[in-house]
Amino acid sequence: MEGHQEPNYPPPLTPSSLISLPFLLPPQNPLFTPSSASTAPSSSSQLISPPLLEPQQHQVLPDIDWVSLLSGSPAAVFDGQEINNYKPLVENNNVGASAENINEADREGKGANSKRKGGGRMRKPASRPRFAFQTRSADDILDDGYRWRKYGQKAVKNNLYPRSYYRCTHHTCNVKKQVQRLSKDTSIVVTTYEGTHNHPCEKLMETLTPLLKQMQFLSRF
DNA sequence: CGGTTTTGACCAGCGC
DNA sequence: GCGCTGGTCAAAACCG
Repeated sequence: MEGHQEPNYPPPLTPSSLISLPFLLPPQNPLFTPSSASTAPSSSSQLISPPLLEPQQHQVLPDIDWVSLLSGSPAAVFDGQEINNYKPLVENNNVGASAENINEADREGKGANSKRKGGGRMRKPASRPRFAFQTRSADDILDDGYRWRKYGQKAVKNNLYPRSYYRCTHHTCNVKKQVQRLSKDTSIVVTTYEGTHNHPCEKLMETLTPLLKQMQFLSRF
């Protein structure tokens, strides 16, 4: 039903806001720090495949802010390396097709256009913003600043590693993501985001709040 | 004790 | 119609 539309929360990170806050660019940007920081003393994540960077895609990815950041920031670096040679995994917001792109082995013998709507007890909405990207990382979970709760794990065909399913823990937020390590190249983790956050990025707000307070204080003089 | 993870079961879509 | 597969649920276990 198209009656409801997910409110685009005042973006926690927008290209413009980040460009105006260069200190938040990677690797300082908390959105890009490897997750499970407790176990990862040295940052080992390397973004190797952000999603499409074309203007049209921005329209259907209203809240994938750090991606927008990358597209909008010529100075974007990660782990001290420039990010280039972007190779999007998913170029649409078609729910069914993108999952197929992740597990290319899955395409074998099934037909490239095989679309699998989400099984389970709840039908998915018609179409939600969805995209995937690859990171080269020892950590399965890339800390994007939001809090996620794992709700499932599934072995997928022709892949040594299981696919993990996460949901944003914010009460009103229905964003999900899937994380899967490639069996072909075990150093690569494929993350698929689905949906739009309707709340600010907690981690970013944590970072920004004291800074903003300080700026407010200083602006009084 | 509250939040998160694990894991087996369940369900729906698709191909044959 | 049946079997396979992926996505989700939910109870139990786990953890800080």
